[in-house]
Amino acid sequence: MTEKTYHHGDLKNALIQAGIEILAKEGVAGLTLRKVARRAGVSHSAPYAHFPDKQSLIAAISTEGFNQLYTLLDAAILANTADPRQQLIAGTRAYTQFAIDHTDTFKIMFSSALEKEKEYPAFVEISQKTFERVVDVVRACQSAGVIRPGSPELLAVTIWGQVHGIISLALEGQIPHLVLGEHSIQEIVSFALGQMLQSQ
Amino acid sequence: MTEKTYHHGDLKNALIQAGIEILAKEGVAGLTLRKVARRAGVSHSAPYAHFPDKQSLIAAISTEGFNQLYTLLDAAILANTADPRQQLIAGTRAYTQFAIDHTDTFKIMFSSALEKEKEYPAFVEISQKTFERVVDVVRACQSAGVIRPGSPELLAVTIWGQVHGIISLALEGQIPHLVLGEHSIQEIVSFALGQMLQSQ
DNA sequence: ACCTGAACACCGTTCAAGT
DNA sequence: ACCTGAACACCGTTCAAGT
Repeated sequence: MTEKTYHHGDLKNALIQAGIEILAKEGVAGLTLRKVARRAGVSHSAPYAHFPDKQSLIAAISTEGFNQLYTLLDAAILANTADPRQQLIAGTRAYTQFAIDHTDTFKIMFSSALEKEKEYPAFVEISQKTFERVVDVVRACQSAGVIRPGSPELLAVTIWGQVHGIISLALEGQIPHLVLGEHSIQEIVSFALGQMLQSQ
Repeated sequence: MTEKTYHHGDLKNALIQAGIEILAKEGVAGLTLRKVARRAGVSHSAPYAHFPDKQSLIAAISTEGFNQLYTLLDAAILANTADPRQQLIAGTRAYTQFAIDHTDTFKIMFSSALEKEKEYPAFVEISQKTFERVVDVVRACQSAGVIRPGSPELLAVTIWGQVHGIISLALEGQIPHLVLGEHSIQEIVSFALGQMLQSQ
């Protein structure tokens, strides 16, 4: 069967993977179209056969990152179907761990590096799907009396925002040593989440 | 008296101002050392007499942004000395409004654009000073029974993180239309803050 | 001390050309 | 359809030179 045309059967995905690897090793500032092409073993103009511009590659990398995040989140939620409160706690832990393990992918997913995310349907879709998953858990928590009544979407934004904000501040080195010296990021996030849940 | 040597008496500050203006007009992606120099009316290598590299200019711009933010925050707090709860609400509103009014300055202050913030003492100082101001208000709220007892630093991280996270998600277009269609950012932040305060 | 202009390595993007 | 290589405009940074 057709082994490979030039270098890959699927250069598009090879480029996305190369991008994620560069992100992990050299950070956001090191992510260059030409480097990505080099790492994938093609000329610097080859990527343009698959992505109209650098923004599009970043969108594809972010989308892949969101897919991984969704998978982890979903697994954490499914592992705790008996207890909505535990679903929220485990989901939050998974989200936080993803940010710690894939710092620069996380940063690029939520950084202004991607300027017009609305132009990338796959990105919008998985990001909405992820949010919906959070809303589901919030609803379950409300039914169980763990979260107060009210718009589950608004409450989800509130909870997601808090978790996301603490992680962001931590990744940017904005959390004072006084606090980070005594608590891990996971502990701080967990403490914050605890505050939002009904105490009984 | 010495009017000006070449172009300015103070090219350093002129460059910082030019940077902030470019940020406001062209966004983070448009911020280029060469553009900053052009706007300040000097050659593209002139900035190197005042900043060792682009990172340093970004640090200076971020520091200036933090100074402005601190001023607004401080004013909001001082305008409500009688009521700690109102201090927190007004401070949060000022923080949020700064992010809305100076989106790209805000982004660069907290984005990974500044990679080694610890290397810039002025930046670290004003950022710590800002955090301390929040801690002060949290303490006052605790004394007034508006915030539960516990480490004021940890609680400050929690509150700041939530406000910061909601703003960040909003600026990145990550808050679903379903929610943003019904509430302004100020309303969402205000709702979230209300959740964190004791209801009496 | 402060600024200029040429130079270098690197980048994103385009395009004619090859298979 | 997929890829290459030359070309262009732009960038960050360096450095010898000017005042």
